[in-house]
Amino acid sequence: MLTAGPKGTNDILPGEIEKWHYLEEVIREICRQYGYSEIRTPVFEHTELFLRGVGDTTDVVEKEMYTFIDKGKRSISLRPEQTASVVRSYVEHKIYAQPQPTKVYYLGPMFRYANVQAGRYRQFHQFGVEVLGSYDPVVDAEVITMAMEFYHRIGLHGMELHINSVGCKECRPVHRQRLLEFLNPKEKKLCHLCRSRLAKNPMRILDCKEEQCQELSRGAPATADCLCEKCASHFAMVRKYLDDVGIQYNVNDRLVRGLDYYTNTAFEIMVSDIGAQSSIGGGGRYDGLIEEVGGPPTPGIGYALGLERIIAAMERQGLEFAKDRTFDVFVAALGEKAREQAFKLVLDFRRAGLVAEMDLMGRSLKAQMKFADRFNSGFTLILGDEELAKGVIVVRNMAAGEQTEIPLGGILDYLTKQKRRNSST
RNA sequence: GUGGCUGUAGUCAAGCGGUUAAGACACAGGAUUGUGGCUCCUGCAUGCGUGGGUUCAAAUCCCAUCAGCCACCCCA
Repeated sequence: MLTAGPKGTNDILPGEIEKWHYLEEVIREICRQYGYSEIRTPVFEHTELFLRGVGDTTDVVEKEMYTFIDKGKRSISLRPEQTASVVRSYVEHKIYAQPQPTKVYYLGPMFRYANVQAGRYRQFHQFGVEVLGSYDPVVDAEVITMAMEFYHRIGLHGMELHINSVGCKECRPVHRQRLLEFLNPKEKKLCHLCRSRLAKNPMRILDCKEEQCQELSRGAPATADCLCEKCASHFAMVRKYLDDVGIQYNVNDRLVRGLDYYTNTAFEIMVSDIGAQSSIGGGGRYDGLIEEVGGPPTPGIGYALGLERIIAAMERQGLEFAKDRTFDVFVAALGEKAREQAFKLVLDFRRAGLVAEMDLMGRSLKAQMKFADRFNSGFTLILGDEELAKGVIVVRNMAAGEQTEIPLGGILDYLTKQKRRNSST
């Protein structure tokens, strides 16, 4: 249909875009302070990157990718997330040869072919950060802290931070083995999905929402109990750092992130009031990913949040983030001569840094006044034949309902002074 | 991929087989000559998501399709 965008996409219109600008400002500011530089990567990549980088058994890759064959017969996919792209770029440009760690952030659209519901779209936007090149648990703590700090800055409340450690490639198989020993005897009672998970990725069973499966997996060996010494102390340090700065968290040994590449620290932030999709961000460490994509063995950790969900949560919590459109000055002109003068005046005002507007609809004076009022114009200037003849202009202070005449030549000076006075009080 | 609900102007909607498709808000114009916010008046869907079908007659019934909302799976 010609007059409807594709399913799961959204136009961000005037009135709405201001919210995005606000969030983007907060994001850029916090990233500057934390020492993250922006990275921009293409919105599409070779499909293979996501197969390797996200994992070919994940839902995201298995059933949600926008994949197509381009005219050069290459398989291309729109990015379902950006970590894989960042890692690819890191390897491609040999950024590991520079002083480490590499700290980058990104902000942009992602694409997943999933059915639409509250807080889920086919094109959605993520802000994310990645730190590449350091194993140090202080980095894990920094990333988590930064995420929480961001939520606080925009005024969000009621977040829950869940953290877990899923171990490294040494201790993961140990956990897997213990888990299989625990679950295999119960196989017949698991839901059919979990039965297939048993072979592919038994850890996911812990994450199953089926009551029956939850019941069955109660008492299952937790990842935290199977961690090797190194991973255990890493996780302990991450928690210690978080404790030190007073960040509250839940150690949730059922938290298993959906993407295959996570190792050690995994975390997720939820907020209850945006419908069934309560996750407003998540991330974790991925110490094997860079190697997987063809780089040198390099650790990494990242985090991403969904802007649509952030906005939904903010709206639900009644938070303010957008100022309404207002004019410093509106020029109401009557007659062609006055309009020509108004056109010049508005240019002068704008050059002086004022938000200035004039009538663009050929409206009556009354209607122009009404329009100026609608947009909370600070001053409305009235210019007609009488004023032109006298070389003056009427300046009306809209809030006070008072007006005076000012010589035309002095009007810019008058307005800039008024503006300065207002902003200093 | 699966299931439920919905689809009438910019927005919220009434209408539930039969003359010109309520109402409210918004928007636009006006209430004596050049002045906003309140009030009052006027205007604003040849059209009821789209395409078929049933019928003398459909926004109203049926089918398909598209979209929205919600939920499952999964995730942001």
